[in-house]
Amino acid sequence: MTEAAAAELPQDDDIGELNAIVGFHIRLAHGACYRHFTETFADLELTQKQVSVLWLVDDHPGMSQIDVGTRLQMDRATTMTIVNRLQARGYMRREKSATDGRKQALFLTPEGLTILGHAKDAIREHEAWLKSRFTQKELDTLMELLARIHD
Amino acid sequence: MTEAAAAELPQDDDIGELNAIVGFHIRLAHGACYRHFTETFADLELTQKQVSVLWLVDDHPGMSQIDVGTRLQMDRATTMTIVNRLQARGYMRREKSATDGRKQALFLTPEGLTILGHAKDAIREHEAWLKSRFTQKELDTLMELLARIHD
DNA sequence: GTGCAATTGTTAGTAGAGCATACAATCCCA
DNA sequence: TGGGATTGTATGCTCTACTAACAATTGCAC
Repeated sequence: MTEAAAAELPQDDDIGELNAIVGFHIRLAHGACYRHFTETFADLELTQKQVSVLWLVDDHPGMSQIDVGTRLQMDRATTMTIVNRLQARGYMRREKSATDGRKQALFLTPEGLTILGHAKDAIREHEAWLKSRFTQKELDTLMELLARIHD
Repeated sequence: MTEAAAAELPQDDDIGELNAIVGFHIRLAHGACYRHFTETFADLELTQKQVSVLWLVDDHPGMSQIDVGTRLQMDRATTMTIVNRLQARGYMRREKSATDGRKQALFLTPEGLTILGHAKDAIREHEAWLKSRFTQKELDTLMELLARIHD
């Protein structure tokens, strides 16, 4: 079969050598996850990052922006824009840290707590979609392997 | 320890319940990959998507944009912007398909072939960084599990 | 064969995420 | 006490992704 003929008879999943690239599979998996997440959260109008920040600040009231960024692997500027957005929507407030004047202590507002509750429901749904294709043992393996990449 | 005290004594990797969320680990792993990729490709000024498209079109000369998008899981509009960029930089050309007037056949220019060669070198470096933390068996497992998410 | 629906490419607009840079306030340590 | 480091902030840029609308083309139903 000539190359031209091959181009005329495509198989949707034929990505050739790219299939052997680990990073490529990580990117595709992330994309699939991202799309499903966005659908699941369409009503709440929250992104993955926004939920992560709400969740983390709820777990650690009063934490600083730099802390949030470090734990979620974002730089200061990116963290800023996310906190700004959450604050503008009334889900979060900043308060000058009592112990370190450079820091802003972050807290959820009551509205933030409410939306986080809804978000956790949606997360459960999203995670169920993701987990449905794995056994618990496979999930443990997957998370352990992924952790080696981002740690 | 009070919550306030906890906030004052943060452990960088303490992300609480978030740690149990599969999607969260996928996102962090993707982010780590993305950052290393960007560093590795700083000289070439190519993104993951751009390299994927170059690679795919080199494998399948004359393929259509919709095909590229389908295989890389991008919509038409996103594919457009990436092809536009690659074409503007002289790495790719469009040609009206002989068999379907709606389609554009995509081809690499000689410059595109050259840069793809450099890109593949950089990919090898990037993949080596990624693979260094796994055995071959673990890599096979990881790719198989990731494929279940994006297929 | 003709007409209508689907496909493909294109354009324009919006939004989020990420990064670099610069600056001010604050903190910490020598 | 002074200088370097840390933290937050502001600005601007790029890339990715999505929607909606439109035109050209194709292919199927009739």
